[in-house]
Amino acid sequence: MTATQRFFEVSLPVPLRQTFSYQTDNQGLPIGARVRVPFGQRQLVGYVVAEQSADDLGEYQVKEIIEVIDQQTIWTDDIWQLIVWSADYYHHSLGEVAANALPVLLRKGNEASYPATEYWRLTEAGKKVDLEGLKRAPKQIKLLQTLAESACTRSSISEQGISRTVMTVVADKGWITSFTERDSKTTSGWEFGSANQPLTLNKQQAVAVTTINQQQRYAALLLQGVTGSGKTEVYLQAMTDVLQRQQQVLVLVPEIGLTPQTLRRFQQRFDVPIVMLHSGLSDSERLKAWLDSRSGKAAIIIGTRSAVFTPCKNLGMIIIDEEHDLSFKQQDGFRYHARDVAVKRAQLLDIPIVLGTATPALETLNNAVNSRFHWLKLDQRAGGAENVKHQVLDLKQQTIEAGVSAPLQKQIGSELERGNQVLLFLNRRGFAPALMCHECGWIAQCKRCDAYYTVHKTYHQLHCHHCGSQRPIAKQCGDCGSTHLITHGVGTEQLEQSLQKQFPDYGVLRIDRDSTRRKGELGRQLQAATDNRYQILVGTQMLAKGHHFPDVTLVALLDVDGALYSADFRASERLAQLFTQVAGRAGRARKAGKVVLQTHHPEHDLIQDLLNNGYQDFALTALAERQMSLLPPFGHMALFRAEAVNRQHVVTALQELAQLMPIADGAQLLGPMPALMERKAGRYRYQLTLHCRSRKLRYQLLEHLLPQINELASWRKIRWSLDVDPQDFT
DNA sequence: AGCACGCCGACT
DNA sequence: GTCGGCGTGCTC
Repeated sequence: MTATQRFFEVSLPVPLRQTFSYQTDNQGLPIGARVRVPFGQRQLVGYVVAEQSADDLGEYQVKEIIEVIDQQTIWTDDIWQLIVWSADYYHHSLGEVAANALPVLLRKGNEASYPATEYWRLTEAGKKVDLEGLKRAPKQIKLLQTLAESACTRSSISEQGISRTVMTVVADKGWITSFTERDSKTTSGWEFGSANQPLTLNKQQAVAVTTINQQQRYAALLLQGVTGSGKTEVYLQAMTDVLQRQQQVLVLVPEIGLTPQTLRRFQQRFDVPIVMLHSGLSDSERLKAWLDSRSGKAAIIIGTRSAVFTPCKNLGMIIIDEEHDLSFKQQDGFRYHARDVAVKRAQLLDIPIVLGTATPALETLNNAVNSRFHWLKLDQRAGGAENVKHQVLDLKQQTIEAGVSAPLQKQIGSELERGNQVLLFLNRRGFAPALMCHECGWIAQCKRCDAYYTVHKTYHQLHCHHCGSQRPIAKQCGDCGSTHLITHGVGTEQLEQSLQKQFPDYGVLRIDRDSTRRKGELGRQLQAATDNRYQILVGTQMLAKGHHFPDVTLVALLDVDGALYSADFRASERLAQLFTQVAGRAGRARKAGKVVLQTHHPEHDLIQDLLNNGYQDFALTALAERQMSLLPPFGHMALFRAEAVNRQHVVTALQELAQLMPIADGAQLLGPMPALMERKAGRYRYQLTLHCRSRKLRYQLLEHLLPQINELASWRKIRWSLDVDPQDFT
């Protein structure tokens, strides 16, 4: 080895909470640089964490770095700090956090420059094609016309509804050809331009905009606005100042809320470059958006959860829309909460962050109550939309047809006659949640889970919604052999069928995960609903998020009983949010709206409080209850989840960890206890809950426990993960 | 997490 | 006789 060898600690994208040492004669390795290194039998892209001296090395053989990918850092300072902070806060492998923060191409070690893109253009022959002669091939005409205007990428062509096969046919005729080009990286910066006049604000909106604009440094602002109160207009006007200062704005939206309408709203207002980061992008499109953001070429960056880690050259403000939305919390691997990470980022950059919602999460509301966040309220519905009426329908002793009680059916009928739309929520996909023997009561059960099979008539199958297993619909009882099998309960499929039968003159549209499986289908169905092509809309929760259906005047939650007596302490918060959100769907335009709740427990406190006093009152009551029992946000939780095929392995591992827990004042360890579904996909699942009075104590205890897990032989037999600030206990 | 090594059941 | 099932151990 030469004298110029240097040693570096490298963090790798493996779930091991440790770094590995490598050597290189390369002189300039910045912190955060990506390196390709040998690791066991494979090669990985790792991240340089620190330089180290030869004395700090252990007894192992130090391998050579194969390739230094980045001579200069690819991160902005705040993003690297954010990654280090996140790995620490969530007690997660830094290498995995860093990998999560990058577009796939960079994760794989591609250079951080614009990828060459394949474009399609007309050939000379293509320019001369007589379109008249192609009358019977409208898609081909459309393709030729599109390319006549400018060269396009494959994905922008398919967005126009032109399929791959059409392209192949036309290419084979020699009319179009592809070429690759590296996008220019020269231009950066933009001129501020507003494309459209801002709307006139009401007083509350004006106060909100002024307050946001006054913030020169870090500040978190909860913008609590009922649906239709004009939150978006407040965002837009608050952004104007920032954009005029040539600073960028990062907008985080829920997974399903990222609609073309959202984008259009921003584009119509601002004549500045906007990039979108969402699941529909190809790897190279994602890299381009990331580069545009980092170089400052993009003024507005709109994206879902992972966009919180997008580097920006000069970020001036962060906005989180629908901050209460669960999709901001990643539910596997690196289980971060994008809202919390975003707040940290705003602190690091010393810039304001706006959290908008009609139904703040209790964590956020508490921050507003104790003045850590500014609290801005919009409680007037803009545009004079009338307030929404509520009704609770007691299901006890009612005639019920496919989940719809007689009084509700009557109301649906009268709304339809007036030319209005109705929206029915049922949180169960499929035809029926169970298949039962009429003779002996046997129920078809998934062999791998503690769950019943759901009957899907459209697929002629039984599906397990927990492990995905499928089988033909049983013809015979598994116990007594009787062929008299009946379905039990109601799912969206059945509801759709039944409503179609009851109201044959009206169109019924079902929107759930089954009906929207094909790409782009959700968008098409939402559009069909908005255009009033269907009058009865049936759907699961996915229909509750931020869509405007101007003709909907009646919204019904068909079955809310599940949330009233749930083992999950957050179930009531979620029901209250769902109720308030869907109430916002009713009567948004000029028409008065109504929300109906069907339940067997009309007297339940939660329902009464919510209906009589509204979300905020409910939420403040719920906060007080959480304070009494020291639940979040008054206590801080961490959840060890563990699973294995062998039940005893899981229990033993968690028990052994529990014994290592020091006795600490203000901390409590609960479990091991079985997960809500003890067996799923053939594996037993248990959890251990750590409950602490302070974040600091939780941090210390986890730092104490985690290194010991590596020493426990029992933990090698199980699959496990740690969830800091768990949102979901399933 | 991968990937290799290692030891037991149904098949070319 | 082998292919491949997943238990166990290791990765600078």
